[in-house]
Order: sequence, then structure tokens, then C-alpha cells
Amino acid sequence: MSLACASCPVRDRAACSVLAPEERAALARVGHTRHLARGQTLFAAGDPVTSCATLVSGALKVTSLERDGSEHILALVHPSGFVGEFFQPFAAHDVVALSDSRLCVFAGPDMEAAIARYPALAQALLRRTQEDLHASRALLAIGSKVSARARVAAILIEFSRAASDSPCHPARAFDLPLSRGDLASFLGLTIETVSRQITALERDGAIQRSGKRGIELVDPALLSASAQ
Amino acid sequence: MSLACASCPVRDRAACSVLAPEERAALARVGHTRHLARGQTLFAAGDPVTSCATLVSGALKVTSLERDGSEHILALVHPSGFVGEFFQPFAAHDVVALSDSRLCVFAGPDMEAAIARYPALAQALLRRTQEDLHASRALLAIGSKVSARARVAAILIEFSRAASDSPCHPARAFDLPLSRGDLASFLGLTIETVSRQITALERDGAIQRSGKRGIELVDPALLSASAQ
DNA sequence: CGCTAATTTGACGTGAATCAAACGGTGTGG
DNA sequence: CCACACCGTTTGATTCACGTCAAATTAGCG
Repeated sequence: MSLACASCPVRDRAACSVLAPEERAALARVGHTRHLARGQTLFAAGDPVTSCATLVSGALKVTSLERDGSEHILALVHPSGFVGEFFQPFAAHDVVALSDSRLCVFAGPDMEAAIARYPALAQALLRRTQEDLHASRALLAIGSKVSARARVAAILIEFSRAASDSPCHPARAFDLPLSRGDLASFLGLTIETVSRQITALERDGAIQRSGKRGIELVDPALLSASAQ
Repeated sequence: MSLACASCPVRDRAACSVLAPEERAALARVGHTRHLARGQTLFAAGDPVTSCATLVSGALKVTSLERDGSEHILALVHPSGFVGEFFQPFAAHDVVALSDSRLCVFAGPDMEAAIARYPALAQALLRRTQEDLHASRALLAIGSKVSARARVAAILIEFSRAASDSPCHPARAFDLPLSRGDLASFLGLTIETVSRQITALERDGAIQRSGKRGIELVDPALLSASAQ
């Protein structure tokens, strides 16, 4: 199945956007689109790395499985994000679809050849990876907060930012892509504590729940203050 | 001051190691070495980004300052590590020397020109950044552990790995580069709790303290089990 | 030797984990 | 259409680990 870059929703933001039209067309010829249903695995930890991908729509989570069987989330991938390693033989983490997703997949050697041929592509991937690093560090900062209230508030703020298209203003209403269990393992808390904190934040008027997953920021300043 | 690549202790591991000798010599001519005393700041958050650097010896921390005045550590930089952003106008975080350090500093435009001229350099930096991303995610995994004991044990293991030159076998004895306060903010715990957990790990025979900062792994298996 | 800062240790209270149960939603079969 | 089971979430009661406050100890430095 060939790629339709012309109508791609992330054609201006993905790594490949730095290529000239004919270069991108050449890359598109060796790639293919793939659909993942919610819960489906793209890469499994330990598998040999054979491909990489740009996320076109949907959302992915990068997780690692501990010896004791618990899972925790290391990163979220949003549209235009890139997943895949180049310098390691085996995948270090699982990558799973959080919602139905569409990806642009390339075989590892094809992408490596493209990187060697188009220097701008390596730079674009460097940029993306530096952005991923920033995102990872932002999550790291959340973990250093002591109280459960602060952590939950901080992650809600983080999600509202991620849900927004414009990086300047966070989304006022959005859907939590994660279950309570995911949130809990992410924050180093228990499901019950997360649930109680969300309830408390709603009681205090900082947020409002709409449906199971919907969150609306009623008082962003109060939420922000709770995140201290 | 010119760079003496021939005697550089990280000449085989740093990003510049991928360059041909004459290319590296050309890069060296536009760079200079710099010494930092313990506690000195390399980059300050908010400052315009004008340079980048490879760490030759010593150790750095990347930290961010919260609104409430508390600091927390987002990353540690070890010799051969690279610090600096290319795609952002202002530094996002503080970078401070944990011990007396020697660096190889390049002006931003010089490095950008080198990246444009030598495609292998962009790839090497991409590799380094992906490694940084992995390290950041390893730290993120620590944060999701619930008990204080597990977090402290996990970070000791992490440091023993980082202190070792060979990635396969962790160092048996090493110096903790961080103060208790740094450890505490890193782990989302208090200074007292960190101190108590370290004392308890020593009492249980997992580790032994030597001097103020020295840690010896007496029973790595027990320590590893404590990290669950 | 005295000062200051960092670390350790102790006593105590609180907030989060744990255990347990109830409450929806959703799908399946009768 | 309803009954039922299943899963995720919420709520409650209890326990205990960690935070808080305070003091003792040690290290670092002029």
C-alpha cells in the first residue's frame, strides 16, 4: 500500500517534512501505512529491531515490564512522533496503541539508507529525539513531587498540553488517554489514590469530569497551584 | 587554547569519534577546552543557547528549578556525554558541575556548520541523544516504584552502572556523585527517608558505606531484590 | 579551635497503601 | 428485553510507611 503524503495530516510536522518533494516521494515508495487497533502491539521488548515508524493518527504508549509483572509507562507518542531505534539490535520497550492508530512504517535498512542519503533527515530525527528527551524530562520532574495531589495535578496539566495542537495554550477539555491503572503506575501511586485525588480535584472545582475519560479544566490556576 | 584530541580520554566514545582524523582536527581548531569547578554552572535555564560541549572528565547534572524554589535533577552527564540544544533559542535547564570537570566546548554556529558538513556527526549526535533518552526513561522507571526502599536501591544500582566504564558489569565500588538532598529530590522522597533507607540497606548487608560518599556493593543480588 | 553545613538518628502524626466492598458500564446469553 | 457476569472505577475502613519536627553527630573550612 503506497503512502499518500499529500493528504497526510502530519506532513508539515513529521521528520520527513524536511525532505524535498521528490525525496519524500522516494522515501514514501519504500514505506507503507499500517493500522493498529487499540491495545495492539507495534514493537515488543526483546524483539529484533527491523523497522521504525511515524505516527500519523491515534496515540501510542512506550512501556516496560518489570520483573514483578507490573508495567509502567515511559513515554506517550502523539501524531507526528517517531518510534524506533537505530543503534540497538533489540527493542528495549514495548510499544502499544492506546487508541486506534495509523502509522507510516519503514524497514530499518531503508530508513538508514535514507538517513545516509539525505543529511537533513538525520538532523530532523535528531531534533525529534531531543524533543522526546525534553518530554521525558518533563515527566521525570513530575516524579520528584512528593504529594499525590501534586503528581496527579501535574500530569493532568501535562496531558492538557499534549492534547493541544498549539504548544502555547493547553487544551481546556480533553480525553485522558490512560486508564486509572496506567496513571497510577506512571505516577508511582495506587489506583485508589489516583481515583481519590481526581475526585478531590473535581470537588475543589479545579476540574470537571465528563464521561469516563473526559476532563475539563474548570480552574487551570487552581490546578496549577495544586501541582506545586 | 587548542584541543589535544590525541590524548583525550574519551576520543573513542565521544560524538566526534566518528569523524576522520583530518575532520576532527578541523573541528578541534574551532573548539576550546574549559574547566569547571565543582558547583559551577555551565548553562543557566533561560539563557540564550550559544554553545554546546562534550564532557571529557568529571560529572554534570541537568536540573530544573521549580516555582516553589526546590530543585530537581533531570539527568546526569558522564564523560563522553554531550550537552547542548540545537533547535531551541533558550536553555531549558541548568547544567552544573557535580565535581571538577573538563569540557570540550564549541560555539553553536560552529557545531551546526560541522553537522552540515559532516553527515556522520549528525548521526553520532542522534545516537548519543537516543542513549540519553534511554537513560532518562530508566530514571523514569525508578520513579514509578512505590516504596522508598525500592527507589533508593534502584538508584544505587543505576549509579553503579553509570560509574562503570564497561556497560556489561556494574562497578562494585563507586562514589555517589550526589548529596542526600539531591538524591531525595531526584526520588521524590525526603532527605531523612533517603538517609534511613541507605542505613537500612547497610544494616541488611546489601551495601557498605566507605567515607561520606563511597558505596560498596556487598550483596548485589540482595540490593537488586530490594529494588523490586 | 570554633563556626557552619550536611548527615544521621529519634519521636510523632499524617497521608497514602492495603484490604474490602459497592457501583457503574458493556457484552453475552437466555 | 432482561438477567448475569465481567471489568474498570469509586468509595470506605484500617494499617503502616513516610513526612514532619527536633536534636545529636559528623564533616568541612577558615
